[in-house]
Parts: sequence; structure tokens; C-alpha cells
Amino acid sequence: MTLAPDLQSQPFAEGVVGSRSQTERATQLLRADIVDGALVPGLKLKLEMLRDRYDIGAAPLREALSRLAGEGLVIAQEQRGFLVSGMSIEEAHDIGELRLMLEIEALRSSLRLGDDQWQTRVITAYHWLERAERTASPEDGHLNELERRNLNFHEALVSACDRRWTLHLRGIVFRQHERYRRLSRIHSRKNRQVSEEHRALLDAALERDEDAVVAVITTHIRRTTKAVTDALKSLGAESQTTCDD
Amino acid sequence: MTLAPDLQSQPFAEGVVGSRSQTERATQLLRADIVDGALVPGLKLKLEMLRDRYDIGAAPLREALSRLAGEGLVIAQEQRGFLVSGMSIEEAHDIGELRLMLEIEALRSSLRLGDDQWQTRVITAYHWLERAERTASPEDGHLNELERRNLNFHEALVSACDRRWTLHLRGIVFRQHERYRRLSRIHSRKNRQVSEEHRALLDAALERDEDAVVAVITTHIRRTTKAVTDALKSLGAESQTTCDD
DNA sequence: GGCAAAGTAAATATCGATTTTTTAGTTGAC
DNA sequence: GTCAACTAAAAAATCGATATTTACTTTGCC
Repeated sequence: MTLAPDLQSQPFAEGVVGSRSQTERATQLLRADIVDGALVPGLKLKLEMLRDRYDIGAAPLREALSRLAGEGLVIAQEQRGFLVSGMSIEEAHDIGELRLMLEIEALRSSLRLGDDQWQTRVITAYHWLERAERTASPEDGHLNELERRNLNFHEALVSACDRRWTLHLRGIVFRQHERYRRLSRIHSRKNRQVSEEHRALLDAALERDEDAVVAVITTHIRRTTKAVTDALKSLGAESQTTCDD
Repeated sequence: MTLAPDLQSQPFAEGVVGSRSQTERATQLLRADIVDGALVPGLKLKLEMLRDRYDIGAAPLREALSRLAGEGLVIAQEQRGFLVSGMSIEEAHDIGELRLMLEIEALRSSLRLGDDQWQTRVITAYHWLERAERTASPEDGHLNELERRNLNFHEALVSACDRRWTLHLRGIVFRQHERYRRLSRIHSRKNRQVSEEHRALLDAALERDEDAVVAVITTHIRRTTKAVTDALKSLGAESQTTCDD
């Protein structure tokens, strides 16, 4: 069965705000703002407010919100509008484990199927990330850039996986995980370890050593998740709400 | 037919078609029609057609479709409307394995946390299902009823799980899996084995024997998935498309 | 003063009409 | 005959206005 021709290849997929449709634009903007915390967990998403913020009409906004509700970033409350889905320590843990499971599946498949192009994508993405990791600055724009390149690298690693549903769910969970990472600004610290893990990931991937990759990714994700829950605990910052209506 | 006694505990309070909002109604109707195959894979979902079919305006329909796109049942094509997401042998396999993974996680958690109420729910749901399984008839309405009670039973089993995201993803995948089961009418056959597995599942669950439950559910899901892919192979019926934008 | 009912303001949900884009069909030049 | 530019019809996306529903505030009663 033919693969989607145009969707995969490009490393720098997201962020294309130049979409022709308002709905698409709204979806991307909202997603970005929720993931990076500009729209805080539990916040009521009033249509008028969003209309002002993005200069997009109510209809496309509602469609975008519905879409995000399907992904679980937003909660749709019957007759009472939408709100940013909550975050909690328990969910952080849940998400972390799911991310690990899905990432492992996707990586295994990708390592088996990856061809030369894949290899090139991985190497390119790694160097791009590595460059950003070296210049550690707690500045905000840089943090965004780092997160973007991190996404890009992990995406490249699994980009040869042919299991569409695994990738789909992985995408949903990855975004949630990123949201938690960002909430608990764990970036500047431990950068050393994380960088080393990325390097190890690259090496093991290029060797097609599945077990090694799994071992590294497990440490990598578990460490991150641990840091997130620790940060949340000390923050005491929580909110509730389910991930579905 | 009166519905399940208490559908609360879990995130997915389905089945309530009497919702006040058109969007909710549309979401449920569309979901049901896609899962049971009334709207076939790959079908273009034209707004006018849906308006006639459900007597619901375009705006709520579009919102419902966006929601389903987030869940992966529907594909949203920029500026070219929506279509029912495709089905293929490869995806059947992918979905099957994901369902297994997620079901295991949810079951483990549920078994540990389940209280008396949970036990009651499980037993009730089992008997309800068992009654339908006994009267095997290939008639259509009965098939729907069977699938409904099957859903109800499995939902009851995991209903004590407190991992919201696991449940959310499990829900998405369960629906897809059901869709495949239905596409390849594997119901009437093998009913014997399936029924036995349900019984084994019940017993092991009430014993809180995690490993036994995992063993049974593994056989159960793998068998089902195998039957689905076999049926698809002989059917030769496939269609493509990705599950993400 | 506290509580409940009524009324007002705010926000959501939905419709109908308009604009834009895509798809299909046709014509005409090479 | 093939391809491309143009045109007409269809469909999708979006806006603006209206109808509902919810949230808030005031008022009247005990």
C-alpha cells in the first residue's frame, strides 16, 4: 500500500503557519500555545478571547478546538464551551509510561525498516539538535528552539516506522509529554546527561541495535518523567479534569 | 433495551443519544456509523449528504468530524473535506497489537484497584454478555447487541483503572479494533472459543490474578486480530490513507 | 441577614448566506 | 489526438446574525 507521499520526508514538519485554511492555522496555534503553557491547564477557552488573540472567526476556532478535544489537549463541555485539559502528577506518570511503550514500538519498527534516506534524516536531525544543546542558555526563545529540535530528532528516529496508528498515538502522547516537560522547566539542568543520551541513541540507532536503543530510550524517558513528577511535587501545582468529556 | 446500569466510572459515557447538543449527537451518530461500517472506509463525507442523513446542520457536523479526525476515525483534508479513514491489513495488525498493549496496562491497574462495586459491575456485564452469546444468530440486530455487550464487558473489566490517558487511548483503539472485527464478520464462527475466553477472563479477574488475565487477553485479542487479517486477506478488500493529517 | 426566584448579561451553539477553492467539463490551439 | 487554458458547477470554508443556554446579579420574601 502506498504511503502518503508528501507527509513524511520533511524533517521540519510542524510550525507551518502558512496554511491556507483558518481551521488549520487555529489548530496549530492553539496546540502550540497549550503545549508551551501560554494557555494554562484548566483555563476556560472563551471564543471571544481566542478570536481577539488569533484573529480567527468563531467557526474555525470551534473546529480546531473540537479536533484538539479528540486528541485530549482540550476538554469539550457540553453547552459550556471548551477548556484546556488539566495536568496532574498521576497523569504525568501515565503519560510517561505510555510514551515509553509507544516510542519503543515505533523505534523497533523504524530500525528494521530504515533505509539510507532515513539514516541521513537521523544524522542531520541529530547534529541540528546537538548544536542547540551545546549553547545552553535559559533564554526563552532558545528553549523553544531546543524543544523543537528535540522533537525533530525523535521524530526522525521513528520516521521509518510504517505503523500508522502507533505513530498517531505516539504523536498525541509525545505532545502531552512535551507539555509536562515544559511545565516543569527541567531543561537547563541535567542537560549533560540528556545530551549524552541523545548521542547514545544516535549511535545505537545507526548500528540498528534495537535492544540498545530500547535501553537508552527507557532511561531517557524515565529520567525525564521522574524529573517532571519531582518538579510537579515541589511545585504543588496541579489541576484535575479528565482527558475526555 | 435498557442500557448498562452505571456507565459513569470511565471517561467515555457513550450511548446517550438524547444529548442536547447537535454536535454531540452528530459525533455519536457518525462514530457509530463508521464503526459498524455503514459509512465505508475511504468514503467521501460530503456535508450535504450528511445533512440529509442525520438532519443536522453543517456547523455541528463539521465540529463532529473534526473531533473524529482527532481520534483518527476520519481524515480531514485541507480544503477538500473529510473522508472515512481507510482500513488495511497492515493497520489491522498494528491496531491489534496496540489494543493488546493498552488493554494489558489498563487491566493490570484495574485489577489492583477494583473494589466491590467494580466486581459487581464486572459480574453483571459478564452475565449480560453471556446471555447474548448463547443465542447465536447471525441476524443483524443481534450482532449489534452482541458487540455492545462485548464492549460493555471489557469496559467493566478496566473500569477501576485510574490511568486516564491509558483509558483514553484504549478507547480510541478499541473502537478501531471493533471496526475491523465488524468488517470481517467473524462473529458467528469461533463463538465457542471466544465465549470460553470471556469466562476465563471473568474468573481470572475475580481472582485478581494479573498474569492469568494477561495470558487470556493476549490469546483473546491475538486470535481476534488473526481472524480479522485472515478475513481481510481473503476479501482482498483494502483501502489506504493515513490516520493523521 | 440569608435564601430563593426572577431577570439580566454573557457566552455558547446553530443557522443561513457568502466567499473561496476544488473538481469536472469544454473549447481551441498545436 | 493531446494538452492546456478557460468556464461552469459543486463543495468546502467562513462570516454575521440569531436562538439557546448558562452564569451572574438583583430583588423580594421569610
